[in-house]
Amino acid sequence: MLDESGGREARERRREAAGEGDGGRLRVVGQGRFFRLRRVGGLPTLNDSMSDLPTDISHDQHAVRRQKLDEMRAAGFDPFRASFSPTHFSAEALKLHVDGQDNAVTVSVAGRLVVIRDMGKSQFVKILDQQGSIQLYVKKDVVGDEAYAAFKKLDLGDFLGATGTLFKTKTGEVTVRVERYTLVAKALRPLPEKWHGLSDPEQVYRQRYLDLIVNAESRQRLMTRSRIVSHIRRFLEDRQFLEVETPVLQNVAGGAAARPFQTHHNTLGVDFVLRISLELYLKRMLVGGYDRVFEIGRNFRNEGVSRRHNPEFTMLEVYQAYSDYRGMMTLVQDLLRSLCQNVLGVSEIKHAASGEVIQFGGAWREVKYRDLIIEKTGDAQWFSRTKEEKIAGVQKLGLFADVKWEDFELTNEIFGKLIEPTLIQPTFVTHLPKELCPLAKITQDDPVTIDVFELIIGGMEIAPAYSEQNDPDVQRAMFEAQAGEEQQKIDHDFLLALEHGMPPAGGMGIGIDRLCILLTGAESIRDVILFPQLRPGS
RNA sequence: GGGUCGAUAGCUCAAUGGUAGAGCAGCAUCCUUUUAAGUUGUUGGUUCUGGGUUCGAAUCCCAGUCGACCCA
Repeated sequence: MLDESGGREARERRREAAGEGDGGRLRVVGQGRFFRLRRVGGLPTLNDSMSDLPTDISHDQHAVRRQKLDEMRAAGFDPFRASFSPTHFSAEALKLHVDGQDNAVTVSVAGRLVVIRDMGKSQFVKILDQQGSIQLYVKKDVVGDEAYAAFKKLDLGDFLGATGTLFKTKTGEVTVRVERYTLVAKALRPLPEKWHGLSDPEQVYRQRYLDLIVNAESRQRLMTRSRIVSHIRRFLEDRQFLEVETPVLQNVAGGAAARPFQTHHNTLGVDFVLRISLELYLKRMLVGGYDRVFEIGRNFRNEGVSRRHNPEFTMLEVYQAYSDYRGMMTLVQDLLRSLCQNVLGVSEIKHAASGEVIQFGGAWREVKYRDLIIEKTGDAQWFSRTKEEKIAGVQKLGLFADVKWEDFELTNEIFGKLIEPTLIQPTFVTHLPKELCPLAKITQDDPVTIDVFELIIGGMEIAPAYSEQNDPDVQRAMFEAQAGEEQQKIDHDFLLALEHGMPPAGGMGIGIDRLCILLTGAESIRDVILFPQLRPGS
């Protein structure tokens, strides 16, 4: 502390010696809500006590802003108690201007101050709102001396409301000629750099609000996500699907194979797990007579974090009675085309990683899992090979093969590592081995496969869909076979529901985060999740 | 969990064992149509943390924290 003060003192002395002394305190001058600051007083002598030393805070933006706030309050104006009613968002306001008719329309707009271009007795500034930014022109002789002086004290990041008429500047930008304005919130911390924005990934994720303020690309991408989710709801509601909400806290985490998060209910004195899928409760809705249901909700899987995985992620699951996996094909094609057209305004998108153009029009490729495997291994007899031969085959393709793996896992390693990443164009992979999912109907003329598809686009699983298993006895047998020694993980309540009768149905899950990666060209799941999971920071 | 890379001013980045700098932001100054506005001057550092090597460490070594990428 003493060293710091000493350093400050020494600096003041140096400045004084250089004839630049200006250590006077800031004092509020003037009355009313607008005020100005004027430097008064001179440098202290070295004999002044420490507590009387003026503290040079000019380098400390937080302190400077706090001081401005204190002075405003001392002058009788508290920005945090002020309010303002905008009449338009920025983009709406800009549309109101008619070429050649300057100052014909009056608007009130509000937002965060993000650009200041001060020209002495007038300034151009920009404020940012949900729709983007709009330029304000503030002239001393229009707003008056006091208000103008106060305007000069504003900082980047402050929120203000302004009222004025629209005109076009000589460089062609529609701008509000401000007649009056109000500061409605003070920003005590500075914004990141205006040109490069915020690029430290850690800060982008931890302080997403800063990223959204200064990085237009992030703002746009995450807004697109919001529109995608909104459009999905509208699309499904138009087809008479009902949105429902099912439990996140569950006794048994079913519907997928994944490690759940565990939690505890204090007053009930029982442990719960967080859901890993929506499936089993939505099917209970089919039993209950809701023929078309969907849920867009958060799932939680206690697994690794990567470019493609976040511990909590958003799934759409949709179930339609009297449909099947083929019905889901039509539904998902219509949905993705609708999203492209209505949200993105395009009919094709560029795959970020490969640069390939993904075509959503026309008939999508449909191919059997078995055929893809045979093609990749070059072995028509692959599925009748022994486990040892499969291990050798997997290794021959340059992959790791664990001797503990089952046959279908060895085969699926080839699919996951060597086939899936190459499927860039929308591809329905059908007739998956029945071991891969216990919740689908067995194919009638091929009892080793199931009536499902896996939709792959851009090398990513986007949507699995099934003809849902509704035979309670077959379902129980498949659960038991899958659970192996962990029979306690079987959801018996769900099986009880099935025994009451569930209509035949098609069901589908779409990973919303991955869909957003695909549709926005993001590189990582973290770029389409507002607050991705990170270790606690310091 | 393993490997590689990274962390320097509020932000974006320099400084390859020898006095830690720049741009933006801030502070002060001039400027009433600017577009990363411009002008003149200027403040600001726990170089992620803790050890070690060295006459001397942002820089080399060890450990840790956090992050990115790749792998499992």
